[in-house]
Amino acid sequence: MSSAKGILFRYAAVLDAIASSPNGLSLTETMHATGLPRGTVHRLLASLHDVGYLATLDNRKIYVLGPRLAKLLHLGASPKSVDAAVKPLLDGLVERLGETAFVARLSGDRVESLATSVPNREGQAHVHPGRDMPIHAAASAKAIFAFQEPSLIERALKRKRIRYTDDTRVDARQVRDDLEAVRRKGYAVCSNELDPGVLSYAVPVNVAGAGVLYSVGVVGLSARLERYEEAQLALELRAAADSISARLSGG
Amino acid sequence: MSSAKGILFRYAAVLDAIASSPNGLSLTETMHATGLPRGTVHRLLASLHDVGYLATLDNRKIYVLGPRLAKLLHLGASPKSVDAAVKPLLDGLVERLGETAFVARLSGDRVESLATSVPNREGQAHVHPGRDMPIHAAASAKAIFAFQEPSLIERALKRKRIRYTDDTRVDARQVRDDLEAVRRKGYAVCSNELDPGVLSYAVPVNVAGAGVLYSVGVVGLSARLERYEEAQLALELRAAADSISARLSGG
DNA sequence: GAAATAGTTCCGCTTAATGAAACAATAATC
DNA sequence: GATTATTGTTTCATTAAGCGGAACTATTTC
Repeated sequence: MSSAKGILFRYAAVLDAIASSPNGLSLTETMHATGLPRGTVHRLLASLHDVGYLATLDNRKIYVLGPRLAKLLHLGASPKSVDAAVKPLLDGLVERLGETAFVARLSGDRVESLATSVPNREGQAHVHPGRDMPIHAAASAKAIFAFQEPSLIERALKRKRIRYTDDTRVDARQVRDDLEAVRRKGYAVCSNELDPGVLSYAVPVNVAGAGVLYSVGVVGLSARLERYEEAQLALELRAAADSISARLSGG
Repeated sequence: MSSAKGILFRYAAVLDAIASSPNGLSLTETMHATGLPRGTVHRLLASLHDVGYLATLDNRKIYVLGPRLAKLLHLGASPKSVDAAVKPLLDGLVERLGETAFVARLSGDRVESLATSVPNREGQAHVHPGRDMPIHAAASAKAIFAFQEPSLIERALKRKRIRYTDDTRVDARQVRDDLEAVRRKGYAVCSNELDPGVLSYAVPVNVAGAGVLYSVGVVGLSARLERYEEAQLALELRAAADSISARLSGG
């Protein structure tokens, strides 16, 4: 109504109108909801659609909130809330596998551990929440980076890569190969690359239309984790990932 | 980079940059992240802050995603994902109270039931997910509307109000009085107003900086639900509401 | 307290938003 | 299936607003 300041207020008004109508709005409905003239609404909707803040339902002219907004909020969400949302699932994994389970999230051009669940027999976790997971030596990071834009991967590769153990693969080409392998297999493995004697698996978590923003995995002493078949672990983790995806998106 | 289309692309770029930096960005950091000139970034940040899409951390000049974005997503989120997030909590309530528990959400100028959990001895729920909860005869709706802008309340009151039972209060003034009572007490009660012989309680759920968007409550046959003290139920529900709030926001 | 860095304001230039109106495409009605 | 009503798209002269370099102020650093 009182459209005094900038264009953003109009965009925001349109987004508000559409957000509060779960079934979407047509151009004319948006027009009535906002009180803006026809031509204007048409242009605003088109722009919002172009940047991905709106999507069209089916292929009709009905507009709903777009995937890019969801992505914004996932990336911006506080670790606490994500932790709360995935904790029960991680606990389930721990119970079934008897190993530490974790969820990591993409954060700019880094990946950080967000939540972990530790078997109670164990004193210390190998993955503390908040820890920065390096692209070249952490399954959690590989599972995420493998499905990012090449430009983002390259930005991540710009950073110094520490040789944590003798098995750490620091060469950029090797890392790119690893990511390719992850894409092919659908999950990532890190053996003795970050912490000595530690093995870890991770699978990507796809969020609605926003792509891969999280990963979920397990980590533990190689000697113990090796008792599982890779395929079996991958299956377990994939199920967990789907569940997380459903919980965080709107499956 | 390739800023060809409209201003929205720039706004979106700024939001992206800030979203992917969980600790927020200063003006100059945003400048570097987006490649935009100083004066421009200053203006963009100011506009985004004005509409509520950005907030300043503490009172420094560090920008993070603002509450209005969260509100957008909560209103736009699919019922499914919310259902998944609150289901365990509702189950807990059902277990403790032995009565049907539900969560409702504001949706435009209506309130709709989103998720329910039913005690297994019971065949049918009184509140089916998706059901439209009328402002004048449902505790779930009153708990939410009581804390909305007056203009929204008036819009909701524009709609026809059906007299479901002899106890249904259809007069607009009565409804406004009811809402005032809810604000005072902090919870809403509906006795025999929507479904005959049915009693229900609901408390508002506050989301981060976005206000009251949900309510959580219980519903059951008056004869049975009356065994509880109002104060006790209110306490139980309040605890549940706080828990939901924490789960959905980032408390 | 000097120097460097970060944030704000100014202002002429330019571009893009504006919205009424004409036009096109659907949907509704007879 | 022809007519009417409704909804979506395009156009265009007018106008407002975004633009960003540069000057300026506040803050931090040394």
